[in-house]
Amino acid sequence: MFRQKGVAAVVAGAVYEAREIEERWRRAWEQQGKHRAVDDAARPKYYCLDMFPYPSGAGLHVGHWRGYVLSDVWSRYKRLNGYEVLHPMGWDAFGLPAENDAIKKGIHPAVGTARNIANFKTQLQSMGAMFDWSRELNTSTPEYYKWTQWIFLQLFDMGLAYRKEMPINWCPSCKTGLANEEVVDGGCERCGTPVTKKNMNQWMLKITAYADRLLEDLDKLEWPEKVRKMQANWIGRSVGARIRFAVPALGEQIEVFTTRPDTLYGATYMVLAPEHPLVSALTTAAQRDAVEQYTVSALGKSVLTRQIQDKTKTGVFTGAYAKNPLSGQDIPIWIADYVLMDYGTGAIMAVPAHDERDFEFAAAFSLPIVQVIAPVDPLSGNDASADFRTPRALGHGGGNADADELTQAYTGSGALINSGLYSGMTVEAAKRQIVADLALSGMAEETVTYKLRDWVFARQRYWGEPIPVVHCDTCGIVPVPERDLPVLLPDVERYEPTGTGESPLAAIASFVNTTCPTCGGPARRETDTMPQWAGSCWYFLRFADPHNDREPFDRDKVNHWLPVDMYIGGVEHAVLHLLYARFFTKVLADRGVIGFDEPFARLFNQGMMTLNGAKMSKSKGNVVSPEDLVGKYGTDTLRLYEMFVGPPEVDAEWNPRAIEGVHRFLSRTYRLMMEAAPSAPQAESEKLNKLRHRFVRQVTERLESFRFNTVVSAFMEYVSALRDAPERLDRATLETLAVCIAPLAPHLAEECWQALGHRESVFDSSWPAVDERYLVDDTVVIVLQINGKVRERVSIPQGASEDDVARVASEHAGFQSALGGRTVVKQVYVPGKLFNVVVR
RNA sequence: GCCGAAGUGGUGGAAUGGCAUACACGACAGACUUAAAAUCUGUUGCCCGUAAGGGCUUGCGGGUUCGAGUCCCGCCUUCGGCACCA
Repeated sequence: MFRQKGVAAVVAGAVYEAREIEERWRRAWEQQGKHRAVDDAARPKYYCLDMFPYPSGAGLHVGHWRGYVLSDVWSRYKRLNGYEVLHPMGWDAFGLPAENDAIKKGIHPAVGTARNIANFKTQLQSMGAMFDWSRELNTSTPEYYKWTQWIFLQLFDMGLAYRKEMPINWCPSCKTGLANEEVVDGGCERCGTPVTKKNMNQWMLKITAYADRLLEDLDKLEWPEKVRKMQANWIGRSVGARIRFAVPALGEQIEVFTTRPDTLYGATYMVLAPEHPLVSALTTAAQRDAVEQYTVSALGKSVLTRQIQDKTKTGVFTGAYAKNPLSGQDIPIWIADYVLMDYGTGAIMAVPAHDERDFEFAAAFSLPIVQVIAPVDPLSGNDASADFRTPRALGHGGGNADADELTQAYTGSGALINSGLYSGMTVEAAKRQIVADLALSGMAEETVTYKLRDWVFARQRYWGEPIPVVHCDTCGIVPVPERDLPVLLPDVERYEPTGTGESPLAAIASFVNTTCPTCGGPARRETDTMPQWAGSCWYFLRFADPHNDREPFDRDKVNHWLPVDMYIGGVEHAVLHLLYARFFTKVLADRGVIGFDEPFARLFNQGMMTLNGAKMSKSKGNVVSPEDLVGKYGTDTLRLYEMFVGPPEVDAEWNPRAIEGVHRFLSRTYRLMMEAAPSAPQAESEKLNKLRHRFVRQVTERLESFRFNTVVSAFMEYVSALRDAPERLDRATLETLAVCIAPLAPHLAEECWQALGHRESVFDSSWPAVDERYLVDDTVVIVLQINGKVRERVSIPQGASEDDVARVASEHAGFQSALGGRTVVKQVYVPGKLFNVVVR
């Protein structure tokens, strides 16, 4: 099948031998180092990055290709537009799947990972992308993770890495702690196993210290609105107040967080999370059994049942009372698992009249409900609260509106009632005033709370970066000095997770036992490793200077290439990798290591590829592998199909037959080119110039706006038009076609470029400019409408006036008969488009 | 429950408020062929009609406009995210 065929030998009826063409050009590009990004090039830089893959054993399928094709088309387009493009690739190689796979198959994760990487690399190379392989990196190599550990030490030194004993998310199947972000629907992000809570002393990163900046700086980013919203929601900034309630009987105070201090008069009871530290002290003897029983059962529930599945309200009275700081009333203190220990202060003031959850709870336990906000119709100023009450008056209140029973919590705005001095104030004014008044006696202050929690940064697993600290009985926690990095992950026989809360490294005496860098005494190494996300938090920086062994990267190089101009990947990382990477970048910026504080200026999320409506995955058995398709049609066909399948940001169903159409198009293009190139005249024709400049404008616009599916149809239409053109195709026409198709089908484009007599690469040419002169026509076809309905089409001179057009219409027999002599009420003329007559 | 996205032919989809259904797949018909494949040409939204022609059509119902797939209001459906966050 492999026929050596020189370009010059190609004659009419040429067969498009994609495989042969593609292999030849791939070799040529590699030999010429065509894709190497030059650090000090004169051209402006452009950094186009893919979310680097985790090299799984399953290999890549056509869904993975989609994003990589997209970024490659964009990179090549940018290159043709005069940029020095950095388009690197590497491997996110630490992580659980490799380790689990290793345990199952008895192959060391380093070995399995190396094998997978080799496979991935072959696959990616077959794509013909302009990856700069000289910058390839692997997060699991000591050369790389040395600097991941170095960054950890910076965090530690800045007080952003700390150890804490607290209940964290625990996956019983993966036998490791998890970050909040890794819990999806109450299950482990990796394996879906319901997550439990486990009290552990481990490493945390203080990402909450950056909550405000992570939120505010979202505005600086050219990211999909959806992802910015997801991050904003995840950070969950909430402005409110801390208010302290006295418990006079015990001389204690309970602090709550609320966003509704205006409803304080309506706080008729309090609720503490079952884990709240004051629970035991508050509980009276009579209630102790019930409280303890409830606490045990609440803590025994999985996250899934407690927070997601079962929202019926349960709780127990502690027997204690607190004093409402405004009304002075004694209000009962309950515990209930609808209050979460790790948000706010773990305690709330319950205002059943104006909070849905409190309302439900009060209804379930017959607690008093006092309405303190009356809805006000913003237009009339009238009390509209009747809408929120039952129409019937209830026994105890008679006709008195204030005593009518609420059927649901009223959470809207309005004016205060039943609130002493504050009655009559608006919600907004009362929020400020009440906090300000309580602040005078130190009972409250304004505050901000976040949903975002600090990042649980330790994993009790083997295959990750060892956390570079030692524990010394004398000196406490001591960071490993920079000169001793990397702390090597020991090569061991057994790496099964222990499940005890300790990593397998704890069992390796030679690793654990060390000396304290400070006092020289005996010490123990930290045995937890970093989570999988650690390496990906800064790899985009390392690509700027990937082989530096003296520092994580050269400062000038990183400041030259970064921020990433275009970052392409799946939306599944919206609040994981993308949030973590932003956090690391800000920390390093604060540390003075880099000169920018956002890593990714622009983000694009490609849609996933589905087969039979489901996301492709090997476990579901619905993957389409690129190898067969590349073998049958060639890489350029598959690349083009990945573009043509639909809008790039939308999920697309794989259609095995539609790829034929794309291949037919490339074959036609190839034949057209090979037949026309040898004898293409220099002289240009007006008609072909018009076609050409219109085409370039269209393709450029569509590329710029990321409408790649319509870019492909523009090519199809253009090539059809060229095939139908009676005149011989001139050089400019053919060269433009070759250059424009180069980002999409680079191999075919090189082949055509050569056939046109060029010795240098098509990528050393430049994207064609549009000459506006060719975009205007002497005559234009406009439609004649009656009441907005198209009746006739007429050709008129460019720039004709409304009167001209009206005359043409009045002389048009067909149009006049359609008009049928009806009275013309109005006429509308849109130059170059239409003439609409409104009749009665 | 809250937030967001999307509903257009048999299918994937196209369309700065201005000719709805580009481009492609599929289907049908034809050319070439002994035949098939490949290639090429034509037809192809729905309904009525032999035809000429006419009517209808962008999830549903209203509205704004000379004109709405596109803008506004109210629904329905599907998908994604968050979810007892005080």
